[in-house]
Amino acid sequence: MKRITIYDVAKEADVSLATVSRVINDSNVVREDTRIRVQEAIEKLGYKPNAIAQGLALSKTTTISIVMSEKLFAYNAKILNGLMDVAKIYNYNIMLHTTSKGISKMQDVIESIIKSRVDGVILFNDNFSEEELEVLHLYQIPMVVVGSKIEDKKVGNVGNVYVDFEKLAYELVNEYFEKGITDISLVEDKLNLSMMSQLRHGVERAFKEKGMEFKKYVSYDETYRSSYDFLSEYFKTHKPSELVITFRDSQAIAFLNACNEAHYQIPQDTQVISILDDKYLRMMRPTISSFNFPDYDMGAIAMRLLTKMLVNDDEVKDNKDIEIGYTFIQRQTTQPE
Amino acid sequence: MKRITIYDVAKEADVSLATVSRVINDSNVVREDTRIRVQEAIEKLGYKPNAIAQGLALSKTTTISIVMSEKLFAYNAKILNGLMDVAKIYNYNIMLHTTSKGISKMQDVIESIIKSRVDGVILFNDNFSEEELEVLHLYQIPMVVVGSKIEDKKVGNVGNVYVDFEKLAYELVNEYFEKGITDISLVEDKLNLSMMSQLRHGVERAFKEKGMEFKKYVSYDETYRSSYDFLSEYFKTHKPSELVITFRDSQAIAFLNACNEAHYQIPQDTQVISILDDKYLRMMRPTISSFNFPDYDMGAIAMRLLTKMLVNDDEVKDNKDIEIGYTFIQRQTTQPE
DNA sequence: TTGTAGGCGTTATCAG
DNA sequence: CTGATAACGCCTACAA
Repeated sequence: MKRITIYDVAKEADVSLATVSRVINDSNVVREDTRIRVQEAIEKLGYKPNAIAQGLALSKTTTISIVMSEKLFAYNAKILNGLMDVAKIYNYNIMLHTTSKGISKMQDVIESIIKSRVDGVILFNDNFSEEELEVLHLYQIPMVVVGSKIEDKKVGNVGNVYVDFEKLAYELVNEYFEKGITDISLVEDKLNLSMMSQLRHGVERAFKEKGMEFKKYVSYDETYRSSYDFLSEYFKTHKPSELVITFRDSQAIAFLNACNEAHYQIPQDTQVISILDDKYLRMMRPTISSFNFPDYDMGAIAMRLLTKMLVNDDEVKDNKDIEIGYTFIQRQTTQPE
Repeated sequence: MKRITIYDVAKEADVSLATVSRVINDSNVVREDTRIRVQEAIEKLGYKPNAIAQGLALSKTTTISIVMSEKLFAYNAKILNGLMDVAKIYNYNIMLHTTSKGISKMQDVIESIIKSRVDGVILFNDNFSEEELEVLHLYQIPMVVVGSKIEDKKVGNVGNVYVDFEKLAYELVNEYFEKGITDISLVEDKLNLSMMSQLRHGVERAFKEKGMEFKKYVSYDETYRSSYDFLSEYFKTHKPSELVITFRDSQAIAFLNACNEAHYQIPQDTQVISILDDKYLRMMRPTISSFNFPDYDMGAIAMRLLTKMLVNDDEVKDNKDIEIGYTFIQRQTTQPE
């Protein structure tokens, strides 16, 4: 089947291609009967406008790039759902780019984004540097960063939809200070060092204000298996902290299992909080306390912001930083009020 | 910054645009010194070829569409990783399309795929009908279906990289028959009904061959919470089957927790297997038996197959069906040999 | 080895 | 309301 074009339709309907173009684009200056004639020709031939040609003619691709690190795919599924749904509503196509250590560096991704002439970019705040943002900005590509706060915002004109992890950690630690608990550990998650660093800063700030120094930033290998092994060994000679804060479910679970085997009682001997929520936390025994973020909404809001920037940047000029709230979910690994 | 084009580069390097095009595309018929001159002009101006224009000129977009249902995002992360990595190697861009009940129907997705003039499509076998495949085929878009077997392959020229779930279920059930266990339940997973139906057929075939009828196809609401509630209630009046097969981790975990609360011993009173593996199965106590599939490889193989089809379809003409193996992983919820 | 010109499929601007 | 025609940015014979 020969690729059929606007010319074929024009010939079939016995009009010029300009008229066909008009009915495709819902231009209302076309007479009803010729519109129908054209529609029928389109139907008959199975014509579908070539988005590439449209893109070239309009200098607008109606596609948006999403960039995220490959490892975080499973975790960011809901944010992605939010992004996709809103993109769909506004009729944008999505180009997906992943970064991973070995295969694709951020630089290559940026290269292909620029070449693709996408209308805008959504970046997950986990894998790029300010310099890379600047390149995108140089090519005037509207972008919004989703997830956490952009630390050191040099580049203008970039949206940011984020959870303030620094504040979250700060407030959380202070609450425990009030309960008289100061032996607190924060477990590193290597998958998202930018969020980790913000959490760490929050904890440090809280300690500092009380005239103490925060020393228990714990870092070990990223897999569940090795976390578990490490902790099992560790507990032979050490006691767990009074409060252990992890970023992800798997780390909290590793801690739980290791405690169980070492016969530490939760939440009596030690309390655990996973910052990020996940359905598995509810399935564990004991169920694990965490924070609830509106992931899906975060994605939806980010995409909506971007679409607004694309349509009329001035309108959102001063509203490009949107903070997302969160709530603590008390489950069985922490002492209730 | 004005969008700079191939003309700008040509002028800067004092050559014709044809020459610039040649150095961009590594045509080897260009003299070394002019190549260098052009390269420098490209550098200096920060020129990036417009992929849209290239696509139009070549009738080739070097992008591939991936279609999957929104709900399965988190679960298919590894397959997606495999797909993305290989796509990257062959320099294909990825367009991501998701289907979800409310917002985007498969039909719309197909529409936008055709308009985008992508070079090929990867479909997860979970959300389309044969008719929809036919539309794609009508527009001559090469495609490969990944995940499970295409049941009733009417359309030609489509690749299929799959796990044979029918066989898996059949063999699994037969093994338990040999151990004298015939009280077997299969728990439905609504997220992927096509795979469920294949599993079911396998179980039914095994039963039928022994002159029995399979009656315990269990179906309840899809969330963990409701599974758990259902089972807790159920166990007040019923005993669990000797063997319970679930598709996903969360269903197995729900069963585990409900058994625990009803004081049924695993694997003495009842054994559990989750077909799909997931790291959480290892974190549970007891750890849950499952099957191991090379997810990442499946994605990688599927994408490689598609790229081959794009380059030279004849070469792979008779090798478009690729079955992926699996192995059983014995953990604590089943009796060892 | 390099340049010229036609074509890829649409949209938009002008006339009519 | 409709029809030519010039972009849009690049590739590729064909010529030089």
